[in-house]
Parts: sequence; structure tokens; C-alpha cells
Amino acid sequence: MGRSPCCEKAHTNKGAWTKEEDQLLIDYIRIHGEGCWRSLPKSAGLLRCGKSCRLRWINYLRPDLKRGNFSDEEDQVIIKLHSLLGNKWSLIAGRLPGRTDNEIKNYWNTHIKRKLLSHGIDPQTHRPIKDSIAVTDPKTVPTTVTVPPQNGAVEYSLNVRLKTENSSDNVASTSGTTTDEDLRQNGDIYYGDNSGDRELNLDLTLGFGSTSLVRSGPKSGTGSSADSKPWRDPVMVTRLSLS
DNA sequence: AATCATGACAACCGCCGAGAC
DNA sequence: GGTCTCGGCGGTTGTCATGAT
Repeated sequence: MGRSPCCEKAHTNKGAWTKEEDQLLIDYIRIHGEGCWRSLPKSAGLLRCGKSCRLRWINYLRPDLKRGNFSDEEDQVIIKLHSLLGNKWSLIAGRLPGRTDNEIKNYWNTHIKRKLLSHGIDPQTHRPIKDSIAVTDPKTVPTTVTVPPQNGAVEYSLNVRLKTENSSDNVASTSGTTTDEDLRQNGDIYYGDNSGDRELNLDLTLGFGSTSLVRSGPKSGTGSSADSKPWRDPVMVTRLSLS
């Protein structure tokens, strides 16, 4: 069978921690060290859930925490890592000594998001807002893009289904840390230069009024087989490079 | 001075993977 | 092999501080 429950919720405090509770937790961990959060509250004389104790210690009481405002350098690191890792706050925190995932997450939501938006950058895609397509589902995203007439061509609309294959899940190593090699292999997005050239794998359906054409091919590789196929109904392009 | 809106951030909730049983 | 908890994570909510009206 499994283990017993971590705590009796009916007999635990919730909400803000008091100074006395903080001191009890600090004193206990100083003597006994971290670990076994389940039994810690009782041993330390705290009426708290083990999870709550862990969170309080990790995020606010640890002696190695760096409190105070984020520096510009830290800002840049967070933005850069977020462009690569997405909302993997623990991984981002792992590369910012003294900062916690919760702290970075809050900072992102209250400061950096707004900062990027004010610069016309989509905080989710890290691309200029005019080029961004809102992504609600990381795997399949139905959306519609209208393309204005160019060079006398007939105006048409694109019904686009995006399937992102290179998700952030395979970015981190299994140890839970991200190495410089990881960063190199998975590509960086930089602001202000062209080194962030990135390719997205897409299923692209083009609709021409009530009819549509199709072109299909493998999802990976060079797409050469797709290039050799004629357009037919409906249009399917399997690899599209955005820059 | 009172009220409301907004920002900042601490804390909770629910989910998931790994491991214990 | 199935069930269950633990530890950890990301998303969300609650609460307090501050500024605007």
C-alpha cells in the first residue's frame, strides 16, 4: 500500500506566516537540515502543512536568497531564458543564484511582461506583436490570418493550424538543470540582432474562398518531397520558416 | 478623508512524475 | 503491477500597499 497522508488539513494554519512560525521553521532546519517535509511541521511544533513549510523555506527563509530588486543583467537573463524555456520558472531560477522560481514568476508577470509589451514584443512568443499569432494551445492552434493584396494579386485568407514540434519539454536535461550546451543546441533568441533565426514546423492550410488547395509532405527533414508535389485541395505546407 | 483602482507579491491549489509500499 | 504519497512545479488567488479621483 501507499503512504499515510502528508498532513491533517483540518489542524493546519493557512495564510501569512507569523514571525514566530518563521523562527520555528528556521531553528528546526538549522538543527536538522532540510528534508522530510511531511514530518517537519509536527517535529518543529508548527501547525502547518509540510508543503507550506517547504514553500516558505524555499522562497523566503533560505539564507542564500538574494532579496531586493532585479538588476538589468538579471532582467536580460530572464527574458533570454524565457524565450528559450517558456514558463519553466524552476529552470530559469536554476540559472539565477539567489532567486526563486516563485520570485521570478511574479517578477515576470508584474514587470517584464509589461516591459516587453511596451516595446511591442509579445511576451509569449518573444516576437514583435505585429508578427505574432496568439498561441493558446502549444500543440495545435487554429487561427486565421488575413493577407492583404500585393502586386495586384487577389486578396485571400490563410486558415492556419500550427503544430509546434520542438516544445520546451525536451530542452532541459534530466537533471533539472540547463547547460550552456543546451542553450546552444536549442537556439537562442536575441533582441536586436539576427542570430535568433528560428524555424517552426507548421501545418498550413490555405483557403481560397469556398475552395482550398493542398500540398503535403513529411513533418521533418528538408521538405523536399513536399516541394515536388503539386498543389491540390486543400493546401498543406509542412515546414514554414519564420524570421 | 474616503473610496476605488491598480500593482506587487506571498501563499495556496491542483497536477504530475518518481518512488514507496 | 497497482495504488498511494511525496516532492516539486506552474497557474491562480488573496491580501496588502500605494496612487488616483
